Amino acid sequence: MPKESKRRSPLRSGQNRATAADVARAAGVSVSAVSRAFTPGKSIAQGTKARVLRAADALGYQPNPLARGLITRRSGMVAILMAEVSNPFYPTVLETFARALSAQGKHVMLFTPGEDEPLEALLPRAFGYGVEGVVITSAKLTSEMMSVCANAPVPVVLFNRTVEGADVSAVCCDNEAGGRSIARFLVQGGRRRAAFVAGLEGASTSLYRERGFAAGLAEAGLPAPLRAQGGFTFDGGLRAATELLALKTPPDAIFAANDIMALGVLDGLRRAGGLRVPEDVWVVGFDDIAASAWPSFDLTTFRQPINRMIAETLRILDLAESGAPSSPSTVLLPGRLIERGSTESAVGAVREPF
Amino acid sequence: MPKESKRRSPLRSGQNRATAADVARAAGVSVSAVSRAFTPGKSIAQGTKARVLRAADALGYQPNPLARGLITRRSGMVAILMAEVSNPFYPTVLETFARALSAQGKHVMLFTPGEDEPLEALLPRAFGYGVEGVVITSAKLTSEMMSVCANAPVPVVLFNRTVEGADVSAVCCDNEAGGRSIARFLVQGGRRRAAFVAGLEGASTSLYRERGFAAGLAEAGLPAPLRAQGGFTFDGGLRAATELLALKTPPDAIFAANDIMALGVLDGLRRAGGLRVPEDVWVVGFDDIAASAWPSFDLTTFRQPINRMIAETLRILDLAESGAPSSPSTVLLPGRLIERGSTESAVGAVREPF
DNA sequence: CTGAAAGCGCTAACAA
DNA sequence: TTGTTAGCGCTTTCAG
Repeated sequence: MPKESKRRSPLRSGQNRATAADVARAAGVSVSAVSRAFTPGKSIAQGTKARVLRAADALGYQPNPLARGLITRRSGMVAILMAEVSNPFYPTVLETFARALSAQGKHVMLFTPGEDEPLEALLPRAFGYGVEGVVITSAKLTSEMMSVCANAPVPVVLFNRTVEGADVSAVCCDNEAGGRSIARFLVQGGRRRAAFVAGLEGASTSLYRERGFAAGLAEAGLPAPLRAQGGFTFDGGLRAATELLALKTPPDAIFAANDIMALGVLDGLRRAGGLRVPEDVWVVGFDDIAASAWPSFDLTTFRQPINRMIAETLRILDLAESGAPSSPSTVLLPGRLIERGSTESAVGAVREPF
Repeated sequence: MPKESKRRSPLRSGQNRATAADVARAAGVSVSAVSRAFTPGKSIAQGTKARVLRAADALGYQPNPLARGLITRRSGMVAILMAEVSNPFYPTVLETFARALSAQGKHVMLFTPGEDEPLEALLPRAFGYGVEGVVITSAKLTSEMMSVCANAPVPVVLFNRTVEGADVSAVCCDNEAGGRSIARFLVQGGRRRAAFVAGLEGASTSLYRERGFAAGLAEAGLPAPLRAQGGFTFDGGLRAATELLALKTPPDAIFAANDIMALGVLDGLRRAGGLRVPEDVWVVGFDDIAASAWPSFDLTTFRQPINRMIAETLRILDLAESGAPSSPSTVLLPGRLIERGSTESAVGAVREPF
């Protein structure tokens, strides 16, 4: 008679999950066989596998990811570092990531930096959890951060930002091209005096969008845009609009580095009165968040290809998994201008009245 | 001479983290001493602890949460099940949770149900990760779900929703009281013909807000509110407004079960023209999301006490940690009406013009 | 293809 | 207060 296990009974559903040993016993095989049955690509006979899987199913067994992760150093989680939750663009990104990863049986571990907590302190924590990859969407990127990323034990991807010369992969909308195409659009619409509302200084997104925008204007022989500071927030956009209106000669077009600021600009203009949108001033944003399509705003904007960006990010994360650690790559994806009522079509087409 | 460790060198920073054994060796103590030094409330001499901590610091040692979790069944993570990311209320909640937990050295594991993935399938997965608690913010709650929750191995808290008779803790704004106080506010303002825009049928939030609202109207001798369906989305609110306007006698006040729908209602009214806000129709929402304060909307709404709600949730989660598994409790927190331009003050006070 | 045994890094009895 | 001894549940050599 086998010696009685002094463990709890194996089927107190919920309370105590079945273990590999339980399944092995039930299927009449060894625990290694159970392990193999649950690891794709391991050599195991069809019959054995089937038997194990059936027993596992009966017991409601699922491999414990913690125990597995302890050995394989892959816990089935991907870390996402996200700070700017107030910008609606990011929750959407987060959700899309979560769903996509869920489909691969993986999970999102969310890291939000505290008030004055240095971002780079979060990474080691994430590594400690055996995350299989890290996605960083935070705007503030220090050089310490980059060096931590550079020799991380798992792939790290900067999402929606780039860092020149850093040894880290990045996936980004082509911000410079976006800025340039917005400039062209404005020029084509006869705008002569453009303004740019910047986000946070030092954020690559704001920087490149501005660079492309200025370049596009210059190509058309126009001067550099007027400039205001918006800090990537609605209120910042509101204030920026006020500032720009206070100018002796206000702009006839305003491009804000992201949508949330552009909405603030619209509200600022509206509140101030005087200038009408789009008759007197055009307003353009960047991102295409949900609120931009709301009738009250009807904001022309440059849509980021979120889905493709996320797909690319996952590809980079997976890649390292299935091969040698490839060298860091930067992927630039094209976005596209979405024309709405905050600008007039260059051909003077009739728009749906509001 | 001690036998040579055949492990990798203990200080290949980043690549191979130091283990408790490394620290023990460096500090000249046993691994258990190291463990004790890192577990609050364990009996260990001051001097030993200090020595361990110093050695740990020098090696950059942090206990591996996976290994620890394997034994203690507490991996330092809290699962959050969240579906409605399109409602800006939830990202805010998520961020606040993440920060609060981070301050306790814990982390958020995010679970977002896929398209037609049953929510109850996510819970066992979360348990498998040794999460120390589960917060559920999803609107759709099946009874299977509730039974899984009821005998979960860790505390489960329903956030911003309740389920009658279920054996699960819940933290919620007092929705019924909120609905009632909105009704009173409208009545006091001379509104006679109110409408309610419902969210998803079956969602407790919508249900209780409506119940309180109807009760409040009844107390004032007014009939039950007109009713439209908004599905908790902006577009739903937009459509609801259109429907209500098409009535022979349109309402003179509209209460939408959440802000995002209320904003849709405002835009719907604006687009349709005819009725002015607040002169002809008052509009009130529920939540107080950021966009409600934007000048374009300036929505009167009922503010949920997010911070207190989260604090309460954490308290319930912690409670179970430090004691016997207490019986499930439901916490109802009071919210408060935020008056803005989409309604007129009952006393006819002058408002900031828009 | 399969099982036995070793051990991932840590905590939890148990003695000392 | 300490160290020793078992394991948590799993994957992984290594023989067979």
